[in-house]
Amino acid sequence: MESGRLIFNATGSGQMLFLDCGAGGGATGGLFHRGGRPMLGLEEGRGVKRPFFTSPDELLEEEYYDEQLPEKKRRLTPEQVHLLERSFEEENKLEPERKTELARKLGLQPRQVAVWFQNRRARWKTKQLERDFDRLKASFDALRADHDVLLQDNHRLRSQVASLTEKLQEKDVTEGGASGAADAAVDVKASLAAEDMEEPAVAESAAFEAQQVKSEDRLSTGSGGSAVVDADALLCGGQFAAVDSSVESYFPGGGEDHHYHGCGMGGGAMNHGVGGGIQSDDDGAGSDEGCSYYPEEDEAAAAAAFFAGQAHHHADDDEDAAGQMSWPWMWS
DNA sequence: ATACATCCGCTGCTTACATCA
DNA sequence: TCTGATGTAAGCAGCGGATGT
Repeated sequence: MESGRLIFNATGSGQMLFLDCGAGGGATGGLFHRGGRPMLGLEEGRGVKRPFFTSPDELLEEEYYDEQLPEKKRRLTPEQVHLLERSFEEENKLEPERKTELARKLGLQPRQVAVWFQNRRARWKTKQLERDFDRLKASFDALRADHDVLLQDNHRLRSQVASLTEKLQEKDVTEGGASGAADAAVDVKASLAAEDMEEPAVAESAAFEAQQVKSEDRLSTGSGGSAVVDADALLCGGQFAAVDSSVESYFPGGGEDHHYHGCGMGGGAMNHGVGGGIQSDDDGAGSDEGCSYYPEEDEAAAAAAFFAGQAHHHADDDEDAAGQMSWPWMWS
């Protein structure tokens, strides 16, 4: 609560009455919305209009704080924002001493500095989530494309097997006898071996398919299996290594505090459990560009879990829907 | 040592104002 | 000039940690 001002719920519906008891002489009042902004400013009658911002010297006069009235919101000047941004880059947390010092330098109230830092952290977090999402989406798209290629390989190889099997049967009918069949089997094996030599991806494809079958089995059984495809399956072929593990990310993990490297967000743990909390290490410098909010060690798993949800969603029509992947907001 | 109350700062959400296309 | 979108300052509730009793 700001000093010298009493605010109370006057209507019971979120509107608040304020009564300014400042030293400037004479209480003033007004009607607030829930948000605290004045709806009916009665202070106009005072006849004295002060600028919302003033010089640091003026702010050092303690009584000035008390005289502050709920004026219209004013934007911070570019210079003030610049200094606040620089300070934020150095350290995104605000110790009381630093807050006071910044307020003095900027000609703001300490409360304004604190609010600016709170809002700035929230903006940073939002941007970080957007960046993380874009990055994960790109990784997923790449993985999906690789998957499609493997499916095509799989289809091609299946048709080859069918063709060779047909040949084998023809040969068996034509020549008759066990020895002929054995020779034909050798031919098929040789053909497949030659194919393997040409395209090493075949073995990989087979492994992928096996994994896929495993996953689908588990998805279809319900009991005992995870509701999502496990990370191993998604990580097949090291695809998710493509999720740049060198970049920070925002996924909260397991309720633990995590570090967010290289974000220019100096140390100091958030003491709030909700939303994970921002914590940084000491090597941070510069802007928060390219940084993420979730810890390296959790990122691949988080990405896997996130997109596994989609894999699960599409497990039934996986092949038919190849190339038509949708996103969670499309599932409804 | 433990329980409780209080203070303080934080996050998340929200609102109203400022600005711009 | 009006309007809708967007960004921002600041309010509130609720939570958790620190501190005093």
